[in-house]
Amino acid sequence: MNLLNRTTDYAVRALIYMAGKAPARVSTSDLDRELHLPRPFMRKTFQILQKAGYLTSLKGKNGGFILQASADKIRLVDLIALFQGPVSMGDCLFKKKLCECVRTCPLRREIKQIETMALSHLRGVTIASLMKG
Amino acid sequence: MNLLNRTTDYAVRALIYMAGKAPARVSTSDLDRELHLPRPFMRKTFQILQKAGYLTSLKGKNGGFILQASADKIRLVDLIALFQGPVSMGDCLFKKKLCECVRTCPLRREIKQIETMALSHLRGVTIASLMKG
DNA sequence: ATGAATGATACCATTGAGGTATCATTCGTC
DNA sequence: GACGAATGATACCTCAATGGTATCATTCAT
Ligand code: FES
Ligand code: FES
Repeated sequence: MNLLNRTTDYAVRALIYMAGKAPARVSTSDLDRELHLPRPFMRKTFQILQKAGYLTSLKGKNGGFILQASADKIRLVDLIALFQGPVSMGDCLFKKKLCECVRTCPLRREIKQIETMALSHLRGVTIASLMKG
Repeated sequence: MNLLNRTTDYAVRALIYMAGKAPARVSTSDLDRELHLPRPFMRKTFQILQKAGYLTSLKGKNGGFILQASADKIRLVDLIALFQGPVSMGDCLFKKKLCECVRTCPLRREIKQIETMALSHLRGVTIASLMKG
């Protein structure tokens, strides 16, 4: 049960790296060379980050990506949501079939509490805070 | 990102049901009839619970399972560990290859904190506490 | 004897994650 | 202008885990 999947993890590393170099442009080849993040995979990942507004892209030779958001505005929780869907650890597994008790179910209630704690902690984690750490 | 998978969820429901009926014997057919937990699946699940000591089994006609542990001793966190592996949300995804920094990595540190909070909360959740809830 | 139950195990199907490949397009450089 | 290096878009592939089923032997109450 991992909180981050590989894509999110890669993205975090790449963004930390880029924040350290900002506002330089960084290509996926650079990432492959410097961080050993596999280029084809990162191309896909970076397109998602670009569409989400974290990066701008430049095509052509010497192209690449430029970090658009400031490091303290890039929250880990948003990256997780982007690549893995919103953090929600207590979805009822009897989806709408047998059970309508999502609000009252004691099991869900406990899990919701954990989720809330996790979320409030997560919201404080940004690329900037990870660089300082 | 669900904290519980279906097997764990089924197991929790079944155990709550059994705790309510204890010390009656309950068969997987009963569970299918009463809770709509699919019998073949629960057979497998209950064998695991039995081997782990939560249940004893009786073969033959009118056979079934008897709850062995008391409801307040059955902790959710242990059921999760049993069916999904130990709760550990911050395993490094560069397993031993590129990175030796598990101890110092700021990302892992944050996640470890969340994990610790979640675990301490989870340890308080038992079948008994879920019944009261 | 029969039927209902578990023990043990093998099997199956679907899904998602991780990763690759392809083709078109853009753009700097020679 | 040709070439190479980069992204845009998208399709594809592979593998493992999850959820679920099936089978056969065994046990036991009736
Ligand atoms: S059973 Fe669906 S939320 Fe409790
Ligand atoms: S990169 Fe492995 S723990 Fe930080």
